[in-house]
Amino acid sequence: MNDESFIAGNAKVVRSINRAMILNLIRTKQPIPRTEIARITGLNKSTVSSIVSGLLQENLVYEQLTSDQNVGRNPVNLFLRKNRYYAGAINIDRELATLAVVDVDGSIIGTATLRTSQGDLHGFIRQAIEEIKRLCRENEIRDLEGIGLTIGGIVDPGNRILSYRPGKRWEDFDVCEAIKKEWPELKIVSVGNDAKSCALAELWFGSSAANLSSFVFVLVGHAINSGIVIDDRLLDGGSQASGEFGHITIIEGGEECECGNNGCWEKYASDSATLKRYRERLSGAKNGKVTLKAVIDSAVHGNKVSIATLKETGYYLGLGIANIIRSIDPKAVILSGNITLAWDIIYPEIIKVLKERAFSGRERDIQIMFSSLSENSRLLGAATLVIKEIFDYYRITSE
Amino acid sequence: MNDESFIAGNAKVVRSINRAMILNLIRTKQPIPRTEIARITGLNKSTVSSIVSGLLQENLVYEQLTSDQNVGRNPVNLFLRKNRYYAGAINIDRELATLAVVDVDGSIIGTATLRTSQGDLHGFIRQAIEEIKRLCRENEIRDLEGIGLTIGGIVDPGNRILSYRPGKRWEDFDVCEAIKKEWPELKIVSVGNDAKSCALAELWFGSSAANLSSFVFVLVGHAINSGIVIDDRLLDGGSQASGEFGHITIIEGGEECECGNNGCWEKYASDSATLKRYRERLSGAKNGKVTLKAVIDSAVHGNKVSIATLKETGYYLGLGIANIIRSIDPKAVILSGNITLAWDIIYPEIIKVLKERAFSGRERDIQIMFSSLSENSRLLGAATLVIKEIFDYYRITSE
DNA sequence: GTTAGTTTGTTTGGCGGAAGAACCAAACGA
DNA sequence: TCGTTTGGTTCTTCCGCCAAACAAACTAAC
Repeated sequence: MNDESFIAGNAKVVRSINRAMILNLIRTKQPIPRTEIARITGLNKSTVSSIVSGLLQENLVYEQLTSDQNVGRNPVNLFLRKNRYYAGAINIDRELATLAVVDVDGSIIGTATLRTSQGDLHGFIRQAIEEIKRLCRENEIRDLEGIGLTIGGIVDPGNRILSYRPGKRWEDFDVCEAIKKEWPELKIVSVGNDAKSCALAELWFGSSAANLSSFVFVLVGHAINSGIVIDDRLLDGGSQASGEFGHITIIEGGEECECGNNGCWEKYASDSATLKRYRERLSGAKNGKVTLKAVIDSAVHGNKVSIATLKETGYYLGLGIANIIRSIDPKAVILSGNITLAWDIIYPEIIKVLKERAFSGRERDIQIMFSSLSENSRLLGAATLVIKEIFDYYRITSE
Repeated sequence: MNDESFIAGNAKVVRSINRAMILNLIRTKQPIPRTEIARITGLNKSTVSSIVSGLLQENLVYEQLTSDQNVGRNPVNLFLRKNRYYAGAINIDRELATLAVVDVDGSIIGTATLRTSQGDLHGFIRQAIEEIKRLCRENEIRDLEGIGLTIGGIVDPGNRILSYRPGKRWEDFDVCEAIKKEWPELKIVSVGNDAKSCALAELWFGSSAANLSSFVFVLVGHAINSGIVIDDRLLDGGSQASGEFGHITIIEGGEECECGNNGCWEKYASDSATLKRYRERLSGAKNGKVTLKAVIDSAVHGNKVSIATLKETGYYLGLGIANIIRSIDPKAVILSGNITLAWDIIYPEIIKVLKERAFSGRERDIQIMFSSLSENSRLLGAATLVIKEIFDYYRITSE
């Protein structure tokens, strides 16, 4: 066992555990009175009072009297203080970067976009920071606690981008350093994998995940990436490469993939794969640029080719999700990406596959759903990298 | 987030965390002096002394003076007390059950076997308990702390066997109750999945796992089961069905499997699959009962058919291990079962597949190895279910 | 052998923080 | 208006960790 990573307990650690637990309860369950916190946590009322008074002093939390219709003194509800701490968010996608400023409760204050494809990276970062500063000015935000950046590559715990297929130049570039150089006052700068960060965002801000402690978040786009959450914690993997379900072989000897292998899931179920299959079905017809949204739109209006294509995507999605269920056995698989706009078409196909392959009398225990964060999941993912640092986090586990 | 499962911190919890941490250090690193414990844990010397004196009083630990050649007072080394707490172990396999009595340090005191196939289950349990009691008498052990039973099915946290394909009658049978009825004085009775328990045993007693905190343990036998360990904790899964890699599809539309699906990993890489392929290669020749050990034996002596068959098994093992690496990204994949006797034949094949499919410049980070517990892994797995309860276990995690 | 220096382990006092009990506060209702 | 109920605070006690001083046991150097 890796004893060196253990944390010895002492009074201060205990305090920070309990503080984090209470802060987290207020965040997720607000409005919430002190007695309710005591009831849930098992902490003594007096302890809760003491910790909450600290949070009030730090201005992280505020009180509001409300009247319930019950007998007895009315509870003083506690809320998370908004408009106080903000996080900047940058998501790098193949061609477009999205930027945002986000409050600690996950509400997005403002967004902007930027092309990533051309120009040098230092210049790009400078522009991105400029845009974020502009968003701050526009919304009368004096300063940010930090900036989180997400990208569809493997990122190590030291914020270094280890691999990023669509743009190799990112791999030897110290983003963290570059951001800090442009904005030295920032307290937190954090870089993460986009799908993993989305999973974090779903954990922190997703309505569906409110009752889930273990789920797999699948981000379908040009590629398929995913983030695994187990017992409220993100699974990083020994080489920070967990959740590479997109490169699990689903068709032996199938289509070639950039990863060097054949038949990878993402060659069949990603947006690009769907569009490729759509174009193949239309072969002979016009072969212009089609977007996934357009295909889904025409499917909704009854276009048979579109419907057939999307059903096929549902089938392939099902194959990969079956693998996820077999290996991780999560309480839920949460899908995100434009493909979820075609939910009514793909969902029945996914379930059909899972009934054959993965569910064995456990249908009720495993939910397949789409992310409640919809198109914001990537941005919130980046923001969560910063927000989770603001609410510093200890926990006790027993086994 | 699932707040109800959180544990609030207080002085007593702190004590039990630190006690467990120290006990665990003594267990894994013995002999170890107090100062070393203080250094590793970060606890104050006085705290370590206080906790250790408790452990000495409980007789869980003993001291021994040794002289090192260094300057200064010689350290007093601490050791785990043996011959004091014992666990009974029962592993149910398809035809044969193995029984054992095991000391808390994982040393096996005595073993026995019993046929599982015929007779009613109550009678079987009675016999098994009788055998274990006999082992105790023979080794002058007055009583056991508990009994752990493992089986190749899905077991819920309440010790109920939810599914067990080879013998459906186990599924509605309350093993726990039956054991307690036969031996009411037992403090601990625990039932677990065999592969998951093996993973636990590897974590607790495996020499290879000494430096690993995240690995996947793959138990190859009639079927293929596995246990996932992440950050020193076993991954149970939302429905206690994690690690079902054996039923991941590796050949689309391949061989039919009892699980209702086609092309499952275990239909290609399990011992039965290997033997089936061996028999097919020999078609026309004598078709008697062959054991895997015999095939491996003949391969070692140069039999070409055997070698080819085993190489093929290595290839199929590689396919499944690639999936494991893609999904979990563990620090190691640890194989166990008779097939590991052919390590020199299968290992190069496995690595060949992984180089093509799973490693992408990360060869050095992921170890593929066989279990150091060899044929005892199943028995130690069952024993570990009890032993881990003896060393009750709290830990703090930060994130 | 004597003394200085070093390392291990214990003792003592202080302090942070949780628990518990008693107490205060505010609402309702009859 | 006064008991009842529920929410929150105050005060005391107790637990367990820490720091520092101290004791013990050993090496090395003179």
